[in-house]
Amino acid sequence: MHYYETILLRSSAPHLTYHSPHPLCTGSVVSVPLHSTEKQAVILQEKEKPAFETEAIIAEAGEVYSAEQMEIAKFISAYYFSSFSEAISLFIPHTVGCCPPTTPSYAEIQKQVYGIVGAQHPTVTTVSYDREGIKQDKHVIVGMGASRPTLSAAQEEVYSQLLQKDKSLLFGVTGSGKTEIFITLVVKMLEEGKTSIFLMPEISLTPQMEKRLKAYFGDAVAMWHSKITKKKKQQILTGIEEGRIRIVAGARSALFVPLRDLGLIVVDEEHDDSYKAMTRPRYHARDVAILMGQKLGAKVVLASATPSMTSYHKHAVVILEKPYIQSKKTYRFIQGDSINQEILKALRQNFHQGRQSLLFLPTRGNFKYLYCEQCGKTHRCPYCSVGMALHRAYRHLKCHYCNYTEAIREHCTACGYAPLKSERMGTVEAIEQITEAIEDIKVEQFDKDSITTHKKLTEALKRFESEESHLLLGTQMLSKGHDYAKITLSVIMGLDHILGLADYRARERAMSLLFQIAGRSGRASEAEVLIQTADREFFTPYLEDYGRFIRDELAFLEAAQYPPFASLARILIAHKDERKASKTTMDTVSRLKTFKEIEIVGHGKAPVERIANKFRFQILLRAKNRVPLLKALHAVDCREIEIDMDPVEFS
DNA sequence: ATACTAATATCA
DNA sequence: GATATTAGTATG
Repeated sequence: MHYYETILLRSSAPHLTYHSPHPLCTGSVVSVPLHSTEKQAVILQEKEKPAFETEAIIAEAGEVYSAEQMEIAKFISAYYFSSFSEAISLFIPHTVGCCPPTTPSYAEIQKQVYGIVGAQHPTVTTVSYDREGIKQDKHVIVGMGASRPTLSAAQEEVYSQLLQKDKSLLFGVTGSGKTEIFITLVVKMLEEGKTSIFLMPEISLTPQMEKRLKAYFGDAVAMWHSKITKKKKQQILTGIEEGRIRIVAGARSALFVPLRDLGLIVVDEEHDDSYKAMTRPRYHARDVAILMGQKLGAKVVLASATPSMTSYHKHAVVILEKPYIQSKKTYRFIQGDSINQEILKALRQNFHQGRQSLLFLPTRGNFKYLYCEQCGKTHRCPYCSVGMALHRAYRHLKCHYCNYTEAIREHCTACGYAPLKSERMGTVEAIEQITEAIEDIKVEQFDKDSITTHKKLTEALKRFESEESHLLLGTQMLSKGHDYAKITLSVIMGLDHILGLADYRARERAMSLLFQIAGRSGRASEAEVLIQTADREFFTPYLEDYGRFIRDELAFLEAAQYPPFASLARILIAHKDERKASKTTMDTVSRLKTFKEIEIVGHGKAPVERIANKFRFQILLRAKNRVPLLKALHAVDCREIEIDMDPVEFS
């Protein structure tokens, strides 16, 4: 009889021991009895017969986690303070819903585990395609002796540098040709019989990258994200299993697909905060990619036109210089905080010249607070203590945190004054003002409220590309991924809002946003960028040189002792009973005070005091080194608190 | 996590 | 006093 220490899935119970008549390998998923129900567990290691009575393992579920996956999951659970169960569950099983319908025999599982050593070469696929891009490749053969994109001298140089290093940060402006370099690296991997993972921040929003990857790799590349159907997922998994799919591109979760012989992980737009998971395990996909590369012996390439301070500081930087045919951009600063005559004039002029424009707003949707002129109170969600957004199209007020909805109010709840004013500009209001002021202009609303599906996205982009619409007006979404060659005017509003955020990275956020949006425009010809800010002195020195901003900002971060020169952690405490939450906070603070190498930056009510009727408190911690910070946090970790390592959000 | 149990609050 | 809600504990 064999005895195994196991760890339960979907549970934070301690390690439990079960027995089995036949040998099982570490990492295999089994079902076990607990109380009167059946649970799934992962085999950790074989043990001597324990003193207590044990129950028998019921069956093997079929899935087996590799030693490396187990190690990575252990790291994630320890570093990001989640259960091992939550961490190992990040890894996508070979079969969708494999646990537990069919129970293959032990021999079959062994075959599954050990049969993966000798991978077959990729099938030779011929793909023809029409690219609207720069290169004119006609046919591409994937596999042995695959053809590559033609690289410029600068691209070649960067490529050979990336080849030499295990991990690096590729720093290149938008349009400098990073994608061709990625593709060349992937081709190289294919030649060596290795697979690649290509991460991007939001896959459903980047059909352009999908098109380019498909053009080169055809069916050997699969797009993986949370919105694909179960059936499609199974098809991809089968494709991976059979070795037909050798490249997986997608958001965070694509990092955990079961690709064998991984040779390369590309993290595109590595500065993007959406790589940080907002639910447990609160991991940062960029950092996990580095770890995974190390453990699996795969090359890691981080890339961005606006690299994060952290990556720039920590990794070898490879710079891809601007191409010669760089279009000219002129920057102009403007005053105010709303759509004023200057903005309208510029938009009108550009429209009348038959050109296209882009306008960025920092808030999403019809995101206006209702606010009282008499007492100054904003109308807040009764459960979350955040201002409720006015959604005029649906004639209601909505809380963006808990989705609580109520009818539009006319009188102030605090003092009864009417009518209430709306404070901030939203996309819908902006569009109204613009269409009123500029006759015949067609505006494309480009935010999470109007672009709800992939279809709506492609339709909006198509209308804009065919010049059916003239102005692309939206939020954050505008800054990600797409290029719009014909845009000759970009208006960036509300940068001061971002610059004024209570966040140590407010400057970085504002600056990278400005660069990202400016980078969308004027690929083809000259372009003007209008920047609405009261702080032109801050932006001016960096407009042509993000590298300079990084160097200055790193000096600032070092002086102020923020990451990457210190480690941060945030503890969140949420409870229905405010006194209880407050007590837990104070207890945790006093326990933390006994640790000398960590600093309690602050503690108290979270900026958003209530979410879903729970009172929220937080503690912000800082330490020069992460090890003592992790030690202290492990000492105080308990059910009542949630620990967020390397936080990117502070609300 | 969750089933189970003990303790405490809520209400007629 | 019965029932609902909450807190605590062990699980192999």
